[in-house]
Amino acid sequence: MDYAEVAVDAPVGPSRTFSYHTPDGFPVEPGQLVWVPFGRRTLQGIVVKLAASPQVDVTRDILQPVEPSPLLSPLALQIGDWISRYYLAGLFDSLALFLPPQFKAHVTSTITPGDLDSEVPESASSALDNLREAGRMPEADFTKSLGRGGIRTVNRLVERGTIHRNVSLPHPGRFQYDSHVVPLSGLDLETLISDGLSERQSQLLSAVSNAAQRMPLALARKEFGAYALNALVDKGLVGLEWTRAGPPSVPGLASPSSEPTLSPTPEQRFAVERISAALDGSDSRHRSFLLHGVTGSGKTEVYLRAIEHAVSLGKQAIFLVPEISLTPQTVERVSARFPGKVAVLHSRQKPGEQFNQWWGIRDGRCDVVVGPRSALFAPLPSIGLIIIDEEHEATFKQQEGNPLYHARTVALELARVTGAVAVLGSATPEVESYHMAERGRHCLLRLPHRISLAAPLPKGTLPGDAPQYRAIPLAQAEVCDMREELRQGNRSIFSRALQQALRECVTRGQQAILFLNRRGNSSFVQCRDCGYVAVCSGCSVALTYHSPDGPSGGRNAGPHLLCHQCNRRRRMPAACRQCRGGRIRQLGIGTQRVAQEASRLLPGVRVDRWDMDTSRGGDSPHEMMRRLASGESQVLVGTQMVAKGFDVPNVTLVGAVLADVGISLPDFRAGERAFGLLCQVAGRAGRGADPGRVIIQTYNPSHYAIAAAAGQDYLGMYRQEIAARREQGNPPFNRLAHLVYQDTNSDNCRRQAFATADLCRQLSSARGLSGLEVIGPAPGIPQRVRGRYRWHLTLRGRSIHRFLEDLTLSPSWTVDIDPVRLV
DNA sequence: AGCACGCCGACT
DNA sequence: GTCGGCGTGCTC
Repeated sequence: MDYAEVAVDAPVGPSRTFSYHTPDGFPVEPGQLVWVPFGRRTLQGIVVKLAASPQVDVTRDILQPVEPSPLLSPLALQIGDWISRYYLAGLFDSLALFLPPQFKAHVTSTITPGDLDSEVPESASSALDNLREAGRMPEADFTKSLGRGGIRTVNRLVERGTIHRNVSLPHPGRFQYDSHVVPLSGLDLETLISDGLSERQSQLLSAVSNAAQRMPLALARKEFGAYALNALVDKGLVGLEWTRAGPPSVPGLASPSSEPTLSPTPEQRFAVERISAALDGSDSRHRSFLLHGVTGSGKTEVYLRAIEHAVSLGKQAIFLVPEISLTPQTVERVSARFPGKVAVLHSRQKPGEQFNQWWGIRDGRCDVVVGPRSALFAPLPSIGLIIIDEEHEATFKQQEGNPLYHARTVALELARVTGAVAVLGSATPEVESYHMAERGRHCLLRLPHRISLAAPLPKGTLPGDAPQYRAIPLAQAEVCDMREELRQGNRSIFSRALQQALRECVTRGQQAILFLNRRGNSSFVQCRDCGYVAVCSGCSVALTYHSPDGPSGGRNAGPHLLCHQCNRRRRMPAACRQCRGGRIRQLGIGTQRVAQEASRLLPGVRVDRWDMDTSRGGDSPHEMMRRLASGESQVLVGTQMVAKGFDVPNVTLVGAVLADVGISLPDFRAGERAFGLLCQVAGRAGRGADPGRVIIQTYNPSHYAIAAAAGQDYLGMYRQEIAARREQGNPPFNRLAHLVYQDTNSDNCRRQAFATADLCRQLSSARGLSGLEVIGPAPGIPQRVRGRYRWHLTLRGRSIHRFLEDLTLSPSWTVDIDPVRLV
């Protein structure tokens, strides 16, 4: 086995590896991260397997390991390869998902002067003068100072010996250590102390020798000074010991549960029993479950008990949440239930902490890993259970970068390969998931009742009975036809019903949430005379009006227009750009406008606003939630973030100000998504003792998604949706691949899109794949993002993969398998 | 990514 | 006639 197949960090096709010779100096093992020469460069690679013979005649040697021990397990290698093939992504990128944080790196090099007096191109003379002065500079800086085409010049100068390149292979992802001072055994203290040690040295030595526990290095330095310490170390009287730092416990969460242990409802008990039976192998019919439970039906309790069972079998669990910051309660409950055994993966953690967590997980110190989709790649020794909470959330799909994977899809493959059990949970499962459950691919578990501790006791309950969950009704939802309001002369953004409900709500001292899926003040700005609409110059989306009273108003006072795609901002124009007229007006509504109108309607009432604009700079979600819970503020206006993140018991009124937003996007999932969002917001109402009220305002009251959301009728929506999917041939009845071409040149972009579409059609008919449809090409929405035009193309059929296997596309194309967004 | 190879327009 | 544009393909 003198050769290794290596996945190299270069943009090559799916599953492709390169053969390298294994040098004698160090052992090479599968799963190892190594440095390899590749063309003229040195790149990272992952050893996939060892082989007796190479793929080609001439091979080069692996240079050195990045980390001697293999970082990827055989399981990681297997799943990574599967991801590479399924998502048509590079093997290195797919495997790199499993690497510990901060391990991916590129070579760094510095430039030092060589024979500077040799003949050099004029263009390089000033850069060389700088180098002569500095003596040494990073290659990146040197290249930059040469201007365009600098890399070429640098290489030529290196070849001629004018300058030298000093390559260093960085060792990333440093271990974090706890360091201690320890006595070296077998020494006679008495004699040593008298033997020419300074007073401080003697004190330190006896302190170290007599301490009950090992003395932290920092403490020794602080108490006795670095000088005394070093002296003792030099004399060999004490040693320094490093141990790899353990995973830090999550601050404030490691305390034992204060939550009362409640007896589960019959539905919960049934769900737990079924999952447990699958876990311990007594029921092998199902390895995956879909837990369909309305908001507040106690899904988390089912997850927790299932995890307990997995842990009792010596296995670990992965608990995927859509986003840590939006699910603090869930994270808290898991941490409280398994104190000290939970690793919470968080993108805002410091690299060192992430790294320690990774090692803690790998060392088997964790029973549960909670995190976003990346938690799937945590190096647990024995995965028994994978939970995907809010499985319908689009955040589980990687939307940019490589590979464009869906965490749910990968989780199911991971479960299949390891024999683990997967539990998908949602109040509004994705239509595809529910369909799989109907077809028997998942076992469907239902939690149809909303439960609460705060609800009135059922009749016949004796005081002193164990606390029990009790069913409470779902909030009543009313649909309000805004066309009718207009006909009746109400031009306000609030219907009369919502106005009245808001007044009553605040008078009773209760809280209300107003939801609108659009930021800013109005959707766009238009000239009343010529119809001109202000559009972002870099993207082709309408700019959104933001008035200066927002929290970010300080620096950039004055009304302005903001691009919600690229975030570029510009002053609100006084006159129309096209006709120079002054009748330029805001149209449509956004959260900012809703907040203003609400304040006007309810004088003296504190109205908070929470969306991407306010959450960035201003108050934290915690603060907003605290204010709402304490009654300090009574109305909260927000985008979909309020639908997901907020759980405040005293909210009794929820208004969806305009449910139509987003419902008519050219995406077949728009209706389903609107339904899910409306159900979620509606679920914010009446979580406590008081019954909630939900008002849905719309210009489109007969739309199935809105009607179904009003009745919280998931099955009604599902039946409509699945019928439409079957008719149109959309998933789950076919698979999709979304192809996007991006180019700064609009003509070329368009041409390429049409040429590729033609190619696909020819290829499809030539190969007799009658079931493969080529949809498009069409301009993307928005058509231009950050100065790059976008055209897209959708492939639909049953054997997308077989078709794509022999379709070679230029690198300007991105291929998205199972896309969640089609615009 | 970066480089070599290769095939068409404006210059000595 | 050649210098150089960047399209295409390869790197073990």
